[in-house]
Amino acid sequence: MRKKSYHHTDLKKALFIACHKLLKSTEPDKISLRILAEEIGVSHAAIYRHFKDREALLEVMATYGFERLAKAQKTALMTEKTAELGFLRAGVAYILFAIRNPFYYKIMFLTKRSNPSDELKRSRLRSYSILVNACRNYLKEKGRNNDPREYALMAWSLVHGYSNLYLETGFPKSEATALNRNPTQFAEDILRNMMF
Amino acid sequence: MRKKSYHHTDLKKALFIACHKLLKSTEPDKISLRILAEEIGVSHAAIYRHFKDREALLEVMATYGFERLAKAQKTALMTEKTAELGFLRAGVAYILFAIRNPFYYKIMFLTKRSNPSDELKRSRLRSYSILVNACRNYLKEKGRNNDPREYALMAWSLVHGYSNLYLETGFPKSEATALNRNPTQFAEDILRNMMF
DNA sequence: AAAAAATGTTGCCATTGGTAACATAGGGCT
DNA sequence: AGCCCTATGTTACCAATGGCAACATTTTTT
Repeated sequence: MRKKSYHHTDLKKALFIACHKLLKSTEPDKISLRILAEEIGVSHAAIYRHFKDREALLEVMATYGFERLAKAQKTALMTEKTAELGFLRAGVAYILFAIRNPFYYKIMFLTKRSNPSDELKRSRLRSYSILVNACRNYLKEKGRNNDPREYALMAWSLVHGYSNLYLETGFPKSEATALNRNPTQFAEDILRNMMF
Repeated sequence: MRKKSYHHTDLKKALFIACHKLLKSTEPDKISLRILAEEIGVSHAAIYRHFKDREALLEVMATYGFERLAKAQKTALMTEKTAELGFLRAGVAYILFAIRNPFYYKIMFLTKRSNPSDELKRSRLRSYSILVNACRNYLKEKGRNNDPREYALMAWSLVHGYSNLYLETGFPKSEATALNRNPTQFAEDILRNMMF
């Protein structure tokens, strides 16, 4: 291979991409800056020119994760005809995202972010407000007068808890198979049940 | 202070207690074996005579956490007269446990246990079967014919998700205060709503 | 009492995140 | 063009950590 120029053209982006790849197979707290640097072919200290510290890099990844999640939910909401179905599909999309991107999901939620950046907070809020909106529409469609924020929190808790249990304990999966059901379908039924 | 004898009488227990104390104020992955050893006044390598590795110690703590949680839930279930109320109180007890013992809770759930010991798995299952039973009673009392296991998983997801969101994002708390509600009361209402 | 097993200790290692001091490239300015 | 400044990389170091091996000291067993 030809000699690398002293300056990487866009190390920040390269780091992002490398980390993105690594997150497909690596637990968040096993992500090592040094390995990342090595993979790119750069000294480990170079990273600190682009990210204040490890946490800063992970935060960027988390923010990106929230963007992807929000997109998936929006798609689900817009695809379905009724607010009810859309709401249901969005919940399923949430769970599917967690199951299909376990390490991203963990970075987004399960790693204590002592001082989350404003951007991360914003992207979380964005995700949440999508949900609140969906709830509002759904409740309106059904002619209910529950507080959409309370309802949203309930819905979020449900899908979030299901996802976590799935990732951390494997319980939902084993229960689903014990009951001869497909885990995703199982989750959908649970969601449907919740929609009182 | 007087000179310590070469042999600690019960280092295993001492480690457990020290870790227990530390878990009141320390994030699970900040728990350091060396600091623990120092606190007890023993060399760090001594630990490995009693626990295979760091993970083994944390697992013991997690198991203990599940025992405490199970006890709290049992108490809640037995205190109330109706199955419905008991079920509700048990859910609230779950959330309260998480809020009051955040680091224990994280050790129980949020730290990937690649190879959970049989004992840990058993204590998890015990906790779960308490819940399934409560659901069965509740559904029977109400004359419903939902599958208690599916219902239990839904209930668990809900309280687990709420707890996690509370610990990791602080959202439930801020939403509750935004709506002028007490977080615990808020959670209780959410649970009540779920009980379709 | 001697041998064996259990329990602690010291010393070492690799890995990791992070910092400081130095090196080099590139962009603007004159 | 040549010069300076800044951005970006590099090497060398540090402290903390989990873990292992070799050695030391008790305690238990025979």
